[in-house]
Amino acid sequence: MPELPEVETIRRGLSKFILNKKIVRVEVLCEKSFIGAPKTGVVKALRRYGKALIIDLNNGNSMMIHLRMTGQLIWRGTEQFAAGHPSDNFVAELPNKQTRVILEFEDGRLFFNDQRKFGFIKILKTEDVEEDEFIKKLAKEPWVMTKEELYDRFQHHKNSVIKAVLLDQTIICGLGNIYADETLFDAGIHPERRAGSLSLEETERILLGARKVMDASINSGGSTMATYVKADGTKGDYLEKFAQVFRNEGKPCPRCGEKIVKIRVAGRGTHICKRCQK
DNA sequence: CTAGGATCCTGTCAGC
DNA sequence: TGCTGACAGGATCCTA
Repeated sequence: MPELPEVETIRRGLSKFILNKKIVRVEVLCEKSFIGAPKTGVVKALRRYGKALIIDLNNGNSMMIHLRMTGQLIWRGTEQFAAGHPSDNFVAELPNKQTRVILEFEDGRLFFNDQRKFGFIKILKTEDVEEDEFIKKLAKEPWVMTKEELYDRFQHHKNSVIKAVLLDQTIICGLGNIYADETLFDAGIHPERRAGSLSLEETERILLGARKVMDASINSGGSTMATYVKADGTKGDYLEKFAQVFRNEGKPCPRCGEKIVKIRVAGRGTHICKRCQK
């Protein structure tokens, strides 16, 4: 998915269009993608816990939206906005075969598209959001975690490879496959290092790197319609500009010029500079 | 308890 | 062209 920066981008972008607006109808096109009984109501807040987006309504109900691997939220009104997993759906005629849920407002429609159906929208009582099993388990985000806390957590999972640890939302919250690779490159740490082998100083480099790469993404608008479709009409998401190593195998390392290689770590495609990451 | 692999699902791409 | 297997911006479940 859509990692923390994309969800934050969605939260900020969507607020402009749906805050204080009324959902008048909910259309569920894929049962698997919607958990609970659909609710209408006025949107009073958009919140985020890690990669989960929460939409609070004025009637005590909330919707938790998790985009997982391929989820997207696409607003179509007098203005348009789209973010999440980048694809032509951002600019396609909707609904289409990947549309799973439609939230209809008085002045527009919000499409939840999701190719692989791993994502979902779940109805919760607003007061129960923080008690949800997924939300409850989430660890702190990098901005509010100290290096000592992270070091302790690394020691607790000392035999796991560091990349797997960074992807575990119950250890540190927000990173996914892109930002884990970018963070480890920034910190100069090899993804197959065992978490227990990292010094406090290396842990700090990882913590600062995670903040840096996610801040940069949020500030550049993450993966949105605006960054997906360029001024000349060609396509390609913001990763081209932003990523130092992710999906850059074969290209020279921006730091030392060594060829970036793609390996497999923790079951995920992983991009590294073998010279810079020890 | 931890660690690692399979699994959910649809679509695309490389290789034959 | 058609088939096959690998892989994908996530998280959970199962096993050792």
